Amino acid sequence: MTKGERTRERIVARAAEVFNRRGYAAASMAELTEATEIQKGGLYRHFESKEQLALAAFRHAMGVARQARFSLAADAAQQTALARLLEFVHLWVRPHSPLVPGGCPLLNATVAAGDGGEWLLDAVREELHSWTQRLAAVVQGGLDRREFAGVNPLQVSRFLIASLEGGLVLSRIEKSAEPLQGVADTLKSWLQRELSAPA
Amino acid sequence: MTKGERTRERIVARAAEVFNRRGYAAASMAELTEATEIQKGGLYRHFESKEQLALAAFRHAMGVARQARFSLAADAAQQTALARLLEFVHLWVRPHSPLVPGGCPLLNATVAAGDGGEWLLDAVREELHSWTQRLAAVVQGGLDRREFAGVNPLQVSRFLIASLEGGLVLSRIEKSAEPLQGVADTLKSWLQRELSAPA
DNA sequence: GTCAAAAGATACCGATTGGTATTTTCAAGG
DNA sequence: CCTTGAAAATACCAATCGGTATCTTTTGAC
Repeated sequence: MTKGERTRERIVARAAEVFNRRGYAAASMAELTEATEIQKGGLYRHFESKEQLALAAFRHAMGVARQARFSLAADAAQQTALARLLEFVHLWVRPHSPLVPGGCPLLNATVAAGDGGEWLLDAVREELHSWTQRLAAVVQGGLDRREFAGVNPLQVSRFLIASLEGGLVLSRIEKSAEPLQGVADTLKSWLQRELSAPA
Repeated sequence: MTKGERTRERIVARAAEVFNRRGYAAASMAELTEATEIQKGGLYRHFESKEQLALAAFRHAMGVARQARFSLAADAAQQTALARLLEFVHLWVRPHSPLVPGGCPLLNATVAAGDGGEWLLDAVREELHSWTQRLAAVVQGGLDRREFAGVNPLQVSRFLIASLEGGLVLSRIEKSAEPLQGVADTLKSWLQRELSAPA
């Protein structure tokens, strides 16, 4: 791995935090040069525009989040779908999740993309699809193994992600882990009731 | 009502849309002068800073959202808590909600406040408390009237808001009403199971 | 109608923005 | 060791940023 590639990765990692904390619109080149310890000339050697850098940074931040929240699946095949979904919820709220500082990049990028940034929203959509399909596959597995019945995998996946993402919003507003924790608890008992009795 | 007060309200209403669509950090004075049809000098006569204008605009946008989502309570006293909460969910997803364009201002402002804007996050927290307490009062009313038992009003309120807010995020990403609709449907059946049988 | 104050437009400010051109430094293959 | 292209820093650009000072227009009480 050449020197340039190494510094490129360092730039992305440091920039990811800046973008995620300051916002994908508000982050300035000055902040990025400071955080990355690379002057503007150097940054523009690796990325042809601020947008491209933001995109790489977003993908990096999402990669970190993905690793933190989908790190299950080790002994996946042996667990029930319910157990795996409960673990997913658990991973989401665990306090020491090694996320990129600044909150969930999916949320941040979605709002930041709000008006102009169609390029960003497309990337967000890709990541969201990846998440929902992973969860939906777990639910579908439970259906196939007759662990439960009568549920829509896509709808369950969306409900989990929406609720947890909303819980993050509430906790960010309250500056407290409590709202997210409450949402997670409610979700867990909902899952247990929804995905237990075979219809 | 004097001329100045009238134009001030017009400024706030127009600015609310700009801030909500472009983001509370990315919105520029140039965009604001264009949208409000008031030059910079005029704007700074009514608001001492861009922050103050943003704050007034946020409160306006939240007022619109509040009116759209809490417009129930007309014959409130005669309905069960369950019916009122179901109507709340229904109002949230109704397609022609007269919201300020750009999505839920609670969400937008929360993310925009992300790093620097503590002033904004404080205002967001106030509004969130207003929402949760309204819902919690409905749940508490149901408890008092023995319509159900064994639920935590605050937790139910937070769960509703978190899930719906998350549903908005998903629908914004997908550019489709479907995810939010699915979340709302799931929430409704959850409410019916959770708030029916007296324990 | 008069006139003072309010309302608003114009012009301008230094600072900062994203981006580029140029120069210097460094790394690595021969 | 040398040399050459990559890597990075420096210097610079026009445009735009939020904000202010000043000038012009309008409003409303008398």
